[in-house]
Amino acid sequence: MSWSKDSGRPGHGPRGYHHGNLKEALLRAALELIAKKGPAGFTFAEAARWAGVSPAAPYRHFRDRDELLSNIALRGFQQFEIILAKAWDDGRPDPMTALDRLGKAYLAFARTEPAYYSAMFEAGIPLDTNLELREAGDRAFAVLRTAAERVAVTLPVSSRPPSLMMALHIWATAHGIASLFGRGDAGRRTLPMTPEELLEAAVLVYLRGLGLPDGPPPPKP
Amino acid sequence: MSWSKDSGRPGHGPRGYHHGNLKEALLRAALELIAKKGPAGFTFAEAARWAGVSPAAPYRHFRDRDELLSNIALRGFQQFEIILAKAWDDGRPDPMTALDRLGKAYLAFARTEPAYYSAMFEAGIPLDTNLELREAGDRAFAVLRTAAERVAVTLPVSSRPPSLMMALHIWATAHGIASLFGRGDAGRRTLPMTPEELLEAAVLVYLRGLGLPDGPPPPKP
DNA sequence: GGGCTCATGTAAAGACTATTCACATGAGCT
DNA sequence: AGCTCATGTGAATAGTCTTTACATGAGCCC
Repeated sequence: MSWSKDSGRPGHGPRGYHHGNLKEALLRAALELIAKKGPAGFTFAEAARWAGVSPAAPYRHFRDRDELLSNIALRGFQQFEIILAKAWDDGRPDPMTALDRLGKAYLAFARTEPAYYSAMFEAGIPLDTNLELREAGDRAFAVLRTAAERVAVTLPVSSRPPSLMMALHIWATAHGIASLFGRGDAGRRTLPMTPEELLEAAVLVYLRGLGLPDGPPPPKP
Repeated sequence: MSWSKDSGRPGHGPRGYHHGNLKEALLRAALELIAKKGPAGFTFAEAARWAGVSPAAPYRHFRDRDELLSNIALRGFQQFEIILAKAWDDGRPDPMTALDRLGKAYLAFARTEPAYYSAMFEAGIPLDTNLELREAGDRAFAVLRTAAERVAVTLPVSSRPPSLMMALHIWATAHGIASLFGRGDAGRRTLPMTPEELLEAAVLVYLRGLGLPDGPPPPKP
């Protein structure tokens, strides 16, 4: 018998006794399942089935179901940091424009990667038992923190709050909007406006409260 | 044999063949289990065991596990409405003071009733298949909406936004703070301040952004 | 090439949960 | 007293989680 592993490119399907890339396959399977049925409606066995292996195989790569979830959350935070940093783009062309982009990127991530987002924030993974995860989360938050600092220096000293607090306020608002209204399909509530508009308005009002000279950079038509 | 149901007051434990109040007992059991292990770590069978009945008994009262969760979320929204309305107290003695109380009540509910809160917002119950649940949620939100309206009329007309938007902003911020930092024990992130302080500061800055004449009612020392 | 070793996968088994169905019980009404 | 029906039981099916002993073959060393 000689169907060792050369039966065409193993583009997607498993081949032979050894899968070759089971860990990745399981993570991808879990992502699809979570996106479809929420973090609770994903089973270890189903991921194994999807990858074409026995129900026991995943235990060679993850101690248990929770460790797989942690892995997903970890990757989620890493990707989150990347897309947030890209959106912030070091504050170009100006901090306000970049901050607006940042907020939109936040909501876009929650919408287009609901599986990552819920693993990161709604799966109830204990942060204190997983240093790596906490650090990845902190790095993602650091992007927001940096943005807040850069925006803060454009504000009048008199009413300027600690930038950490600004960052927390913006984070909480973005997260609140994302989790209450962010994911279109499911049984979520509907709004008289898009989540993006809601967040942008909130941030503008908030910054005005901190003394931001009125009006966003005039829209170029 | 004659231990029908008279063995003392059935204060807490089940008695005889018929439990007498199984539905309530199951709901209470579920609340404790959810509070302890999150909405996912609650099983129908364990609730039945806690109530001292067979695993099949709960099906006489709830179609399935999800219907029990929906029931909990429904009661959660009802209690939520009550405590929010009580905190708002029709805007006495003045809307700003009452709004501050409202925010604190919001966070207090999330902290002291984590089981209700997570059933309401994190259990992924589809709102569109459960009209009663949606309406209960809407009624709770209506308290916030009313508060926003009352605060809005104290603001200068020029910068006054739709009160619905104000209510949504405040709701999102409160929810964001509650779900990111609100539940003390577990593996949540820690803060350089209390969630209450964080929310109060956010709302004050936000309202100043809407033209609120500076300074909260002077603190009486 | 031949053979060894170890990571990776399988099969089978025990324990638990969800859910259903036929049957038992007894509370409340007549 | 006798009926009836809501409420609870037991047993059975199906699916999941997890462990354990065993199988396979990829990579390496000679």
